Amino acid sequence: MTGYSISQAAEKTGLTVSTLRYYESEGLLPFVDRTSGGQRVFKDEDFSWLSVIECLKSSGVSIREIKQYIDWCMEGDSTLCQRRDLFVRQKERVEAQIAEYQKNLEKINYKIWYYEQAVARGTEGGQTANCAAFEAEYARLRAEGNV
Amino acid sequence: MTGYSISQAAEKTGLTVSTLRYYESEGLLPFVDRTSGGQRVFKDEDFSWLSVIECLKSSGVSIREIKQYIDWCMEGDSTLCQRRDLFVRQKERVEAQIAEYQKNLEKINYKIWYYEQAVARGTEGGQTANCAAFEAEYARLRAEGNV
DNA sequence: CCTTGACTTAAAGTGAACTTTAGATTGTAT
DNA sequence: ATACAATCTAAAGTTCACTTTAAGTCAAGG
Repeated sequence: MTGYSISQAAEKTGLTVSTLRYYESEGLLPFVDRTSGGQRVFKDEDFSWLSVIECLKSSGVSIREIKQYIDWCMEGDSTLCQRRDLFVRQKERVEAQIAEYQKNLEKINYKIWYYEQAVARGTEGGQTANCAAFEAEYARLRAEGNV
Repeated sequence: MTGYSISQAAEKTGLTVSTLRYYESEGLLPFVDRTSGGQRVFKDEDFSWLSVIECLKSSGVSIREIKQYIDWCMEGDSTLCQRRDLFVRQKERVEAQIAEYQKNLEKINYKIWYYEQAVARGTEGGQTANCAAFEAEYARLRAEGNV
């Protein structure tokens, strides 16, 4: 049950001191205590809140939506469904994101292959001219497991 | 070899007219032609450029970096290595992003499970109090394939 | 020729997520 | 007690990726 200053909290979370203050100003950290003099004191349990915030943030949830979630948490048991639904929706969003990234990865792999050919030949020489044919060749090679 | 007006190009790409103009102003579309009167004319091949731009953008590359890539393309064969390296780096970044998203997904799945329990019981009742023990139970259930 | 709708540029505005600044206060070490 | 680092708040500034506005130009139909 130790207390942490804002700079210690920053170090523990990898956020900056001003980011923590900003999050608090946006209502994301209503649970953080203060000393009699007004300085923030972070408790051990606060870091699990920060970990959830970090998870949501790094999976693309806006500050506003995270605040909504925190507000629901503070409201108590009447918001359990909303909170569950939030995570269900977020699961879908993250899965869609992963799918999109995986599609991008395929295009990127094609480009790497394309540029490796070109670097080996020292020139793009006409490759760009009939890109469709080139992509078809790449697809064929992939299908055959040659790349 | 048809020509497309900016609004037709917008429709084909799903971007807005002003986004296309913005991209051009940032140097992303140096290949787009103009009529004698100064209006943009998009060619069929321009859309494969736009498709690469879209791929890079949606995998998190900044406009500035995309411009760098386009500049390299315009420079010719002397930049083949840089372009290959860009895609190799980008592959790593996207793979890291996917890995992070997958980790987030695990946390989100835990939260869904957590809130389903709570909704069923109608209360969080002490769940938050000993979160560690609860997470351990979740881990055990997962290991046993029960969730 | 003239109207009308789509196009043009340059510049200002927007929203998100911080970051920086300025000036005041707090806590601690000597 | 005093110095000094760390903290505080409020407000302004920054960056990114657009979007909107204003004022003007182009192109096709009647």
